[in-house]
Amino acid sequence: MPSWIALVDANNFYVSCERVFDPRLRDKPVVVLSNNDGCVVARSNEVKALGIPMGAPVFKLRSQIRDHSIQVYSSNYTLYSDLSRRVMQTLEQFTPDVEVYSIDEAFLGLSGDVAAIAEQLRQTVQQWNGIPVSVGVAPTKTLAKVANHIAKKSTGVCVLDAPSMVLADLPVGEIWGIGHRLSDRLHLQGVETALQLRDVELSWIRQQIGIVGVRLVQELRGIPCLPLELCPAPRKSCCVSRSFGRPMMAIAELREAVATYAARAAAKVRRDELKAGVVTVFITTNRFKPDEPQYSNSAVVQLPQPANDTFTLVQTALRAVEGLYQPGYQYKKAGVLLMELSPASIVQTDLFSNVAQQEKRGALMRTVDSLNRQFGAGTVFCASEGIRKEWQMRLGLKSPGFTTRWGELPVVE
DNA sequence: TCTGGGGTCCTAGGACCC
DNA sequence: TCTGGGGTCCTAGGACCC
Repeated sequence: MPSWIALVDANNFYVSCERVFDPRLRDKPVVVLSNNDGCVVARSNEVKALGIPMGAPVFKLRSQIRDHSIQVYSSNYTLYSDLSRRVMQTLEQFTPDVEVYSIDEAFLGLSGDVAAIAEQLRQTVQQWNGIPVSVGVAPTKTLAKVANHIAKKSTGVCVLDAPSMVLADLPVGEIWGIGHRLSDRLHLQGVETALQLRDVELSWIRQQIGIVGVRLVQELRGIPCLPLELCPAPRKSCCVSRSFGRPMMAIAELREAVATYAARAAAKVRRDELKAGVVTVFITTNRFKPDEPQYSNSAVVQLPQPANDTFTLVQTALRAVEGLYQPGYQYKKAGVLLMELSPASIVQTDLFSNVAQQEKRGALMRTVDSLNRQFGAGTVFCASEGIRKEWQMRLGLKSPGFTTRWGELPVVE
């Protein structure tokens, strides 16, 4: 009967992943950049010590990168996802009650000698996967987050059973679920610490920030309101969007990008055994350049029947982008959203549907997916996605696909 | 500060119905 | 011209998370 919740959170996860396959990076300052090499999304402790904040735009850091020999990497999500999966499998050795919360975090239900178990978890993940993690244990998820915060700053493990002193030292804005807007509002009302928030009247918080606030306060009091989600609800939407490596003016390039994103989204929903009922496409200019003419627009298309095959979704998205396109603008970003997702197993037909053709197409998609899984993404694709993709985002500093591409396996000499 | 992509949940307000 | 109450559904926008 688990009565404790542990939050296992990897330390500097993306940086730690890079270090697994390049031990020379240990003890050196390392950052990993966002898509398009725009800003910093992961920092090693050495970089944090230099005072470089999360989200810092990389072009502003040129001199610091040079002066401190910071090692800079583009995001290698294929690598990070693969290592994440392995870490989660390790956690499942300890308990079946694992909620994978994000790529680098999981909530676990625990009971018994939780301090000992937490320490064992930490050591095992380090040993089996080479990833350092911190473990925070408490009666609720919100308090487990707080405990993890402390664990990260100390020995890597923290069990929090009487948290008053800790909460008194915690600024309200650092609580999980309080962003900068709510933080500002609470400050205006004189609530500055987590302890003060814990001890407010429920009716007051209900009126201030609604039901979400009530749950949060209860969680701080040790009363669980956010249960472990052991069977995650199927997702409701799927979005693939990217900024381009450079602005684009021509419809031809925009078509390639949108086709690429639609194909990628289609593969994602097929992997999750879902189909989409609605396709939304959006395009936009660079809103950070207010001097340039701005245009952004989106189109929503209801499909006659839910679909997940690349051809249907790419064709739909292409028709949509042709309707949206206005010449004369410098486009910077586009995206494809698949919505009204439903289980692929439910087959809906109407008078005009060609069941035999749908089945053939399903078989073709399974083959395409299996080839792309085996030989790497992009092995088989639609011609409309383009071949050279000169508009593609910059990822100039990406490490190899150490664990997912045969040609990029690490070589021990 | 202007920097990425991908999600979720909640609320308010409008349209519409009886 | 003003006057009631109650309900549902949908959408847009706000807020948060990693």
